[in-house]
Parts: sequence; structure tokens; C-alpha cells
Amino acid sequence: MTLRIFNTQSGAKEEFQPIEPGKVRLYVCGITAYDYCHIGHARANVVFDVLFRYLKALGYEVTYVRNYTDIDDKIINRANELKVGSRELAERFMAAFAEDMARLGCETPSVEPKATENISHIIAIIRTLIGKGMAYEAGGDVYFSIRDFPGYLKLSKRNLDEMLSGARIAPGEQKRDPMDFALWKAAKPGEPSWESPWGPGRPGWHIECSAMSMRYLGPSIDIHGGGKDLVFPHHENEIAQSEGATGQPFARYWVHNGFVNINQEKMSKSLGNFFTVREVLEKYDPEVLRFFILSAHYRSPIDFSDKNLEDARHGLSRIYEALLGLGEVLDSGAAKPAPEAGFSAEDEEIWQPAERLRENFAAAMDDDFNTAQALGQIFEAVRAVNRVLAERRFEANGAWLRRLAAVRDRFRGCGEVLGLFQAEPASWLERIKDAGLGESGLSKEAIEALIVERQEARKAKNFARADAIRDELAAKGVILLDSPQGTTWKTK
RNA sequence: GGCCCCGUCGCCAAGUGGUAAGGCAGAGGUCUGCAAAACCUCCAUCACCCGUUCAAAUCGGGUCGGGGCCUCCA
Repeated sequence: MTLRIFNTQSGAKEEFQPIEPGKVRLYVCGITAYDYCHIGHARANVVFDVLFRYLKALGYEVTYVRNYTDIDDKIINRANELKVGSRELAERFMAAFAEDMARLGCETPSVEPKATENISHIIAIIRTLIGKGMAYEAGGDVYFSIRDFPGYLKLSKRNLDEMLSGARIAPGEQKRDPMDFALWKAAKPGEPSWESPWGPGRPGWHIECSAMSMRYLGPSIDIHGGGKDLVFPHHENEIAQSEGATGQPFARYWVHNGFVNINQEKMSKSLGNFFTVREVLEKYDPEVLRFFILSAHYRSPIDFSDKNLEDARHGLSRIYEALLGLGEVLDSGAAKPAPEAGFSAEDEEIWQPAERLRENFAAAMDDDFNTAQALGQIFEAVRAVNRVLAERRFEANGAWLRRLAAVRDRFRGCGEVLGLFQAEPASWLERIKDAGLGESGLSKEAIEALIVERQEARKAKNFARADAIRDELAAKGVILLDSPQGTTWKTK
């Protein structure tokens, strides 16, 4: 089995071959720290977090670099609006981002460099480009001359002449060609700036990623990732700058995730359908959001809606319920010791999805990180487990207990790659239950009291009253579950 | 206008040459005082048309519909 990755550059899935055997150099474009991150950021970072985790699970030693853009026009503008320093503003939103990502279960990348801490590396690349005649200084700005880089537009596969018809030179810019882009921007009075051979200024947006990628990963890396929207111009320009400077291929595989839509519409600030991660997490469990993101292939668009998130919550709960059931049998000692026996043909058939979970999961992930299919495999194993538990097969054949224990390990292993269902099932389900209660206006105590009352009514065979209580709670979204051990409840 | 993507069951979503995974919802059954959960069973021929092929949701052409990028954007 080999990992295949869809490469934007070739437009096809390719077998993954790292530059250096056993090691992977991964660079993902991070955020510009001028606002709270939104669910589009959540998706991108969850997707690459899973890519990172899966590569590690395959045994690669992965160096994952994700940058922070902490100096940029948007930061300066926002800082001016809020009357705070641009550095202070960037610090605030970088911290918020780290917090949001942690809540979403994303691992911390190996290195998280900041643009402002790499100014000297940025300047060095610009000097090299000027020396090679691929960049020029004009009035304190430095521009990259795209006409002098033959491979320009090879990633986005656009036509230069057609793009030129729409390109304009903004007032104040002194570009030779409208498609040229800034490597260095001269500082206007009052703007944050760094000294450079071209006078005080700040780096252009694209150059920092080239600089940080090269600094931490070398001139050529294995995987460069980001959102689809970065293909042009950002990644195109990174290629031009980097390969222009080093003469070596910049990145081997270009990986881009699809967008998040809101109720079928493109998410955008102008439409007002913009959700920050923190807003969403007020309403939904972070793991539910993560599960939702991973329920689609990373290159497909996903549609964020209440209905879809609720479906995701139900689906994830199903997995946790199965893990809970597994724990009850395996951990509580409730299972009576039963003599071990062989497995029948029917047993084998039922159990196959659970037995082969690891292979099936790996096959899905190997196919361009197909997490949707991987989750499908997990659900099939869940059904197998539930069946064995429901039919109490382990009570007739003690050998089932070993199988159940083994599959629990497999669930954990797959879950680790996805960053899902690592929580203790009972407490996770409890948390979801409590959160669901928020909307009903009921307290746990009130529910418990009604359960007691209903229990008494049932004992007295007053089923009319018992059912009335259940219906009353059901109307508020609370479902009662009777079992030999007593009555529990959950939210719809 | 240029480039690119998509259209699979009520909803979400895999599958990209060999006769359609999975989740949610729904129907019937087992269980239950009744329910719920769980389990069992059932529930699509893949927008449309024309081709290629022994064989297509899967390839080619066309039609219709939706979306993205081309300016900052995950």
C-alpha cells in the first residue's frame, strides 16, 4: 500500500515519494493575524493536522512548519482602527488562533515561525533575486519581475496575456509590468518598518513564506499546503521567488483544501455569513466540528449548517456510544467469564469490518487522505461491535472478549490519526448531554426528579402518568432510556 | 471573457472502467408495560443526450444546472 496525494501542480494523484527517505518536509501557510480565525481556517488546519498525523503514523519523521503573518497591510489597518500597535494586535490574534486550534484538537506544528522574526532571511532572498536580475528596486519598493521567471503560472495554469488584460498598476506603485508583485514595500510615515538595503520598509506578503520554508526546511520541500484560494497568486508567487532564487524545485506536492460554504453560500464578510471558530464552539462541541470537517474529502466544498452539524453530532455520538458499550463489557468485569471457543463462519462474517478496520482505514487514508471513506470504515466496524454486544455473543464464547479488546485498540489507533474519539466515552457523552440541556430550559435535577416520579408511577402500574412524564420531557428534547440498571436520559 | 471544479438515495457523503461504502432521516421486525437505544430487514442505477467499450456513475463530445479563482482571503 502506498500513499497517493493529489498534486495541484499536475492535477492528478501521485504516489508519494519524499525527497529524503523516511522524512517529510511540510509547509502550510498559516494565518494573517488581524482577526479571530473563522471556520475556513478551522477546516484548513484540521485537514493539514490530519495529514501531519497520518504521515507520522506511516512512520515518517515529519517537520511541519506553519507560519504566522504578523506584519501586513491588513494588520496595520486594523491596528489603526483599534488604536493599538500592530505588534500588539498580531500577538493577540496569534494567541487566539493557537487557543482555537488547540480546542479543535490540532497538534502544534514542529515550528511556527513569524514573518517579523525572519526579516534578515527575507532580505537575503530579495538581494539574491535582484542580483539575478529577477527583481528590481523602484522608489524604495522591490518588485519581482515575473517576465524573468519562465515558469510563472505553472501552478495555477493561467495564461499570462489574458491575466494582463485585467491587471492594473495601483497608484503609487512603480511596477514595470502590471503582474509584477512586491517583495518589499517602502514604509509610509508612521508605519512599522525594518531597515533594508532599499530603505526602511516591510516584506511583501509572499516572500515571507519562501523565506521561512527555506530557512526551516531547505530549498526543496515535499509538501506545501494551504487553501485553494492561495493557489493564485500566493503560491504561484512563492514558486517564482523561491525557484528564481535557488534554481531548485520549491515544493514537490502542492496540496490545497476546499472551501467552507454557509447554508450553500460562499462564506464571506460582505454576505454577513461569517463564523469565527469561537462563535461556532459556543454552540457545538469542538470534536463535532472536527468530525464534520473530516466527514467530507478535504478537496470537496463543505456546507456548514445547523442541520449538517447536528447530523455530525449524531454520527459521532454513535461512535462514542459503541466505545462506551465496549468499555462496559471490557472494563467493568461485568462480563461473566465464558469458556473460549472457535468462531463460526457467521461470526467471521459479522466481524470482518472490525477485524480489517486497520487495513481498510489505511487504504482510505492512502488514497489522498480520504477521511470520509475512512470514517465509513469506522462506522462499519461500529456496527459489527454493536451487534456482538447487543447479542451478548461474548457470553457464549469468551474468545470474543479478546476480539473486542483488539478492536477497541484499532478504534483508538484510527481515532488518533483523525484526532477524534480520544475522550473517555462516558464523559464525552455526558458533556454533549449537558450542552444539549442548555436549550431545553431544564435542569439535571428537574429531570432526575421526574425520572424518580415516573419510576414510582411505573411501579404502581400507573403507565398513563409515566408516559405523560416521558412525553413531557421528550417535548423539551430529553429522551428517557429504560434499562435493567435503571433509567438514564439523553438529549435529542 | 479566461482558467478550474462540481451535479450520486429526502439530507450529508464515498466510489472515477466491471453491475452503487457510510452517516442522518424514514419503513417493518426483535426487545420494551409503552418507548428509547441497540440489533435485523428494507430504502438510489448515479442531471440529461450522444458516443467509446464485452462492460461506464466512472472515459470522450454536447446540453442544462451549480460553484470557485482571475483583487485580500483557509
